[in-house]
Amino acid sequence: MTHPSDTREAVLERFRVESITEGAVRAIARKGGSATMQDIADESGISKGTLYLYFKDRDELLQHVSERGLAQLLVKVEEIFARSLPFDQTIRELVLAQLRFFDERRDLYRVHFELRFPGGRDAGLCDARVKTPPPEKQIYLERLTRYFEEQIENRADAPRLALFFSEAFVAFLFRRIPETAGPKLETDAAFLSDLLLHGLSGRRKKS
Amino acid sequence: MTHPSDTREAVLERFRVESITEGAVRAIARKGGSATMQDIADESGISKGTLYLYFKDRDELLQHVSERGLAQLLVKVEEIFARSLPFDQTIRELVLAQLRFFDERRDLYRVHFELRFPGGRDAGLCDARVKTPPPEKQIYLERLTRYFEEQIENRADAPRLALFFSEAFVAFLFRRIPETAGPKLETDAAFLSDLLLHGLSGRRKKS
DNA sequence: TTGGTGAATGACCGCTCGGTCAGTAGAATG
DNA sequence: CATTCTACTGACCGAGCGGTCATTCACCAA
Repeated sequence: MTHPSDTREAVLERFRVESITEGAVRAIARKGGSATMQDIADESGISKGTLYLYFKDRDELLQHVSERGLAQLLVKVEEIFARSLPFDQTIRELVLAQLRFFDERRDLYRVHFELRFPGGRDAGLCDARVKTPPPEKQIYLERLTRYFEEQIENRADAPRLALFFSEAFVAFLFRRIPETAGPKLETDAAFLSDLLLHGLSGRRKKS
Repeated sequence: MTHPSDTREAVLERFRVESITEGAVRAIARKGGSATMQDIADESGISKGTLYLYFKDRDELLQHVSERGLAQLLVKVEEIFARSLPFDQTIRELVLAQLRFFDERRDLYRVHFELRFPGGRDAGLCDARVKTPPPEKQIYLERLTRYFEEQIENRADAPRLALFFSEAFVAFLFRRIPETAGPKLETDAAFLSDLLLHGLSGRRKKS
């Protein structure tokens, strides 16, 4: 009852933070990574100034949005692992989940992407671009790595595999944007899963 | 002798365009995709106004830079095809070439990337983001597609394969940035080639 | 030496955007 | 009802950007 996070103010605060975050997601979905603080305020139904009552600056807000998204993905991945399917099936499910997740929020990922490699006004000096990866992303990568370590012969390859797995599809997804009537997501997922599992060699011409 | 491209003015113009382009590449390498017109001017050793004598606006300049880069990559790829190596070897060479190419000019690719998915001030409306891909990129993709059509059983997969091939490594490369003492590029290339050629299945634990 | 030409310049403009803060409205209190 | 308190507002500010254009200046022919 007296727990600090149960006070009236804390509850209201969390509600506000949450609704701003959702507004930001919508704004980004509309305008892409260049969504303005004003855009986010409009979409959240509050005024720009209020944003700064709950977030120090634009960077902190976007960081929050990005991490929240990754946390959601992590949940889905954890569900898949919990099912203890055979390896091949697990990979297929992971690919599908990841593809679907990013497909639903391409623009969100764009933000995520831009946060890591600023290139924006905050890029500053040449090597100031080196940022520590956001903690949520770190956790996500570690989870994937752990699975691969269990399943793959050479443990040393696991981190690289996890990395490839978590990042490689993104560019592919971006490509889906212009194609209004592109291939179905499930088709792409099956294609990628096959490619990942069995490689190109099996697809050579018989000739 | 009287060929239009041989006149004194034309030669000078081409020289200027070339030196501006190189300046832009350097500026982008320093500041990332957010390099200012002033940055580019400084790096080119000329004044900002002069840029507009040779390029209509910022977009046209960056377009030029991007296309020039892709043209260079296309040359390298063409060289590999010309060697008529066996399939596996060709793939390995392609992966290595592409990885090396983008590794040397990550920031350049960043521009390329941002041009396709503006997200910047020019993003405008929600669906204004749909841009026709730059012609050079189109040519590059078509060339890859052609090769896969020749080599792969199912011709219909070729375009998707080309797409994956041309885009998937990029995210992977970006990840190399923070790791100052990361794995050698050749190691990554070998890893990716193996993964692409033979897939994950062969890497399962024997258990 | 001088006058003419056009390439190059950089101060300037309009505009956008992140961030601030004096002011307001409306609930809570007595 | 008067007073206090505070979450909220939006007009405002300064910085930084892309793009322009009157001016300057290097060069060359006469």
